[in-house]
Amino acid sequence: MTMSHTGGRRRPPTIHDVAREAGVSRGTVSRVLNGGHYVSPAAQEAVNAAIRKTGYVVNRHARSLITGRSDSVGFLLTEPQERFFEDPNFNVLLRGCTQALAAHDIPLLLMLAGTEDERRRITRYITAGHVDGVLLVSSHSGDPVAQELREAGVPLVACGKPIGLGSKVSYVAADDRDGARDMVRHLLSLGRRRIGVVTGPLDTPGGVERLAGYKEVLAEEGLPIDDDLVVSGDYSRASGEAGAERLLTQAPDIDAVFVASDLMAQGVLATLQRAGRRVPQDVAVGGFDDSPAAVAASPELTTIRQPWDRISAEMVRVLLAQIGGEDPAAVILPTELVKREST
Amino acid sequence: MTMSHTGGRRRPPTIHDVAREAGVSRGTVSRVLNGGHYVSPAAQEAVNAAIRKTGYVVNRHARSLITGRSDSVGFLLTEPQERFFEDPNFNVLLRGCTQALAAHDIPLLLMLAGTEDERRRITRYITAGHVDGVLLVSSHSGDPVAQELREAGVPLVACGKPIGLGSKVSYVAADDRDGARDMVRHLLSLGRRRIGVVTGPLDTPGGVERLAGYKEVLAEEGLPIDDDLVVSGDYSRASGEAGAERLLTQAPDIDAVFVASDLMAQGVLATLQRAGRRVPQDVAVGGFDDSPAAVAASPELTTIRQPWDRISAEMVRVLLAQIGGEDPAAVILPTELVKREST
DNA sequence: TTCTCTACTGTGAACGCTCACAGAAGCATG
DNA sequence: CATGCTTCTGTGAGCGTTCACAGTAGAGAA
Repeated sequence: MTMSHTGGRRRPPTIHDVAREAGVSRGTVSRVLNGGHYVSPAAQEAVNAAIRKTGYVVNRHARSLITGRSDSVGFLLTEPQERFFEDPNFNVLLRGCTQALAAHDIPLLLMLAGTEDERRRITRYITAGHVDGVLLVSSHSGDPVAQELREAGVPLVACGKPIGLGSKVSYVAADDRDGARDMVRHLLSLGRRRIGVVTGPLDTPGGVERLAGYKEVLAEEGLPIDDDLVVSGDYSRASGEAGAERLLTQAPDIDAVFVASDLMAQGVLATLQRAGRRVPQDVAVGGFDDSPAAVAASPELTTIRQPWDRISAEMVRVLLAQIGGEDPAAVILPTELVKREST
Repeated sequence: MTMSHTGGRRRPPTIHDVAREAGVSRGTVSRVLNGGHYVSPAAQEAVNAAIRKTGYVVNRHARSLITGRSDSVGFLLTEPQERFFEDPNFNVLLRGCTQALAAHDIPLLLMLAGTEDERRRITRYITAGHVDGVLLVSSHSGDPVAQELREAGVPLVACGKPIGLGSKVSYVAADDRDGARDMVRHLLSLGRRRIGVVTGPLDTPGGVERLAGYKEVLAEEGLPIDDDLVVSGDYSRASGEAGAERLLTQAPDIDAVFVASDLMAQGVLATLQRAGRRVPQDVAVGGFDDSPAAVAASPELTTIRQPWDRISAEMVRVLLAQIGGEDPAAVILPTELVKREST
């Protein structure tokens, strides 16, 4: 392994150097670099050898300049970041996307658009073509950035179904409703009949769908849907605590709670324990997400696993397809019940 | 606000378009773009107006091609990612760096080098000049990537003092030793005398320094340093549980534990509670990091705050300085004791 | 033979920018 | 009037790549 550029920063080899070394022209080297069609086996081999010998790496700037592509994608957060960064799911998603993209040799640019100023700057950056597409993580409706990007024709894939955008935007989401149904059925199967629910924010599809699943199952079982059993939260731990308190006063006889996120469920557990209710003996608690928070809780949470690894993989797949010219697509992935100590 | 490129994807305006619109030459526009030296006020104004009117955004690829800079930096994780992604500190650091860079209009590329393969690919990518510098997050010693990057002359700033690399590499770190000293002194001030410690991994500077602080204070107070009081962990929650179990068998009379990370402290709390010890009445527990895990724990953790916002800001500052040609530098930032329920 | 088709190769001409340089204009100095 | 200096401006070249096009050579068909 002889490296020609030992120490210091030498001018890196260009496609010319490779061509000279291999005894072919730039064109041929370029063809090898881009799939190797219309290249003779001999030339192919010579070029590859020359690349190894010179330590050549393509200059992406030069390539991007002429192709118009940037061969990079943005990972865009348009909300106050605390929300996401304290959410363990977010981590998993970010990692999954980075890895899925790495497999295609595409770097991920992390973009935070918390303030109005940042939003403007980033919108400019993106619409200027500095990324080929955007993975959008934003749950709330009426996101102006998403709207603008869509109108500018930037390939876009959202995580979770975006509300308020036309149907022409791709998204990948877990089957929230079905997951909620599984959890509520699970609680029923344990003999629980007074099942409270702490919903997510109801201006997000996840919040709405999980509540809908809860109501559906109760209705199917012929159980009444008591308004006192329904309180809403915002996915944060604090709102879980507050929600549980409201539940305990409105419906002190509850024997189970379905909580629309693990983080909120942590809060629910804390409140229940403070109130002297044992989990799961007195009150069973079911979470949602199967985030690291689920095993960090005590007792460990029974929860609904969102297939984050598949979600990120699909987001990348759909985005790349769209960059490649395909039409937008929606992908819904199944969830899974994970039983632990809290039920 | 009239946008010339409404809908669809039109060819974006170039520096030529701006020059024509402003009635000047490319050179003048370029000068305005790069600080505006040697440009008359009249030309300055005309160019700015033309930029606004055309909606011009500089093509970074073209610029990078000639300048050799990429105007982007990498955020590199060289360890098995689970470790970091489950660590709430990591989030804060990543966000801080992204924002600090955004202020300079520099995008952050997230790079995960978990496997050997990825390591190779990413090293190539970086040494090919696709980023101007690297923010390195890797605690363990003997990291081959860091070594290679250093040798290739890539500007580099580590988070936490890297072991094993020459002293010529920049880093930014919290004052681990001093933080540990604060915590142990705090526990002593509460009247505790049998203070156990769960250390971090001892091949990391943080692990070593925090233990050193613990020992120093005990020595200063004339207290014996009992080997039974010292167990080591790896910063994970599970290792906190295991560590607490060992402590309870080796030294059942402990009345306090200093735990080198909040995540481990969560595990310690769980084990103590299972063993019937009340926190803080029977055993006081002090964590380290002041991560979100600290308030997620019950009781909420007394801990040592690492100034992550300042750490990220300093990392970016030092990296940019180094990219600008300055010499490497080390920055140590003070920590702060945060009192909560567990002591 | 001659023509066509396929597989392969080399060569300018971009892509949009910055940089070095040349030059102009204004003003003071010799 | 020449000379120098400073401030400002325009121009050509070139960064490293891909793309379109023009070839070449060999095989098969007419």
